[in-house]
Amino acid sequence: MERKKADCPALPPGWKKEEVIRKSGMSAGKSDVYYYSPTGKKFRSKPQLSRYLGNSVDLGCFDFRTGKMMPSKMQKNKQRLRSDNLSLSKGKPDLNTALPIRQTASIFKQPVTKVVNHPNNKVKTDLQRATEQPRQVPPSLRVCRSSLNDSDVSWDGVPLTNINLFHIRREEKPGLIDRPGQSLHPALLLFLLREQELKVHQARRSLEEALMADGLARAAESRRDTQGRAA
Amino acid sequence: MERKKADCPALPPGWKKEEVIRKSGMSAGKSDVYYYSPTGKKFRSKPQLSRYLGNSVDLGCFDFRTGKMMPSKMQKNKQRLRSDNLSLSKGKPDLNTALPIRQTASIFKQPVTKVVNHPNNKVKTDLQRATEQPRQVPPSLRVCRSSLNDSDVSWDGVPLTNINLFHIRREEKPGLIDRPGQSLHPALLLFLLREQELKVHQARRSLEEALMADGLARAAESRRDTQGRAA
DNA sequence: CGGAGTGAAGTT
DNA sequence: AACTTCACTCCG
Repeated sequence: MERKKADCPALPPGWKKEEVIRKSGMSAGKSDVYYYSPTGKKFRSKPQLSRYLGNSVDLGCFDFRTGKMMPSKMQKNKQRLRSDNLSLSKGKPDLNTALPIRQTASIFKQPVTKVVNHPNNKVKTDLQRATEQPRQVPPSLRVCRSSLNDSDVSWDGVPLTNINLFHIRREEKPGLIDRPGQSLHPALLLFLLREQELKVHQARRSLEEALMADGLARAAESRRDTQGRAA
Repeated sequence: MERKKADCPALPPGWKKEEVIRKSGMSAGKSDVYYYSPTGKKFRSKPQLSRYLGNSVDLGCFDFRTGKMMPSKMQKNKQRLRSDNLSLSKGKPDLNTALPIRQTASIFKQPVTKVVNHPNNKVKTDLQRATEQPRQVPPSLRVCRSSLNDSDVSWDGVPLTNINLFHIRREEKPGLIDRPGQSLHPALLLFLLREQELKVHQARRSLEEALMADGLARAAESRRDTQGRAA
């Protein structure tokens, strides 16, 4: 709800608090809280703040999100990070002799590039480079791309959006061949699918909010909604 | 301490299991178990996994922590008791999204009717009639209905489909008023949203299947799999 | 803004 | 009390 820096009474004079609402993505609607020291230094978390203030201020009861002291909120003493005798304490012996190795192996490079889009307009993309590589696209992996419209994603120079992933057919195991089928890169499919999921996710949260606002929470329930209950 | 992803025989091919030891905090030494679908999606609990796999796999006897089937562990149907408490007491409305459950039926009376659809045909866009109905629709609950086209859903005799739920706006708390806004029944929104979720769900599974068939599951992983281990 | 890592409420 | 599930923090 907050959008600008405000004084924070729980902290020494001169400290400001700011709350920024996230606008998109899975966490749309959630917010981030920041603090600013009198000199303008920005703090993004309680540990960071605590580190800076040192012993001069006890943040034990300080609630970072609200910016207020919460007497109820006692600090729990954390176990120190001991990676030493953990495996000994109980349970199974540690057979795993893990020697870290680096297997920088992304099988495909980065065939898909997300292009930040203005809320409502088209963006030019160049995925070509990523895709130039000789076809690694399995011929059997196909998808119907019917609704091709606005573009904020492109592949191989071709704008691709609103590709109707939902027309993917699961008929034959060996592959997805859709009539007007067109071969697409697996990574692209994943990307588009993820976008859809995001949208659904957001829609769901919007709906929740709306129902709450209208006091219709109960209306949404699929159960016996009338079980006489006296106040 | 296990730290690497391993195949999980109890699940369909391509699924991986990972166990991660907590290294700090109060719960240091405890471990978390994660599963990864063939496309790389991460699962953090049995309910989440179950929701995703739907009816295709019976997780009744599946022990999430060990990753094995435990015959002894008879399934005690504890299907969603939690949502009851939550929605009634204080939380958000229960837009219960669980897939395995067939609850397409009567959220309200029967405001929504599913109709088998032709893959592609157009429908005349007149929602008005549906909207003139005696108002149970809260004036604040609105949604932009832009892309109204093919119809495989009807409401009160009026074909409704592809209503763009995703244009729901979350700007003001009091309600969702979209410019070209048109009031819709909450139950309808819920229904449509659920359909979208289902489609995404199906699409993802199709994709997984296809990728597996092509032996490209790993190629699909977009995350930095830069960390590995020695043998 | 994402997501691994942790806290803590809810379950058994 | 211990475990499971999920929300949240914190930092890249």
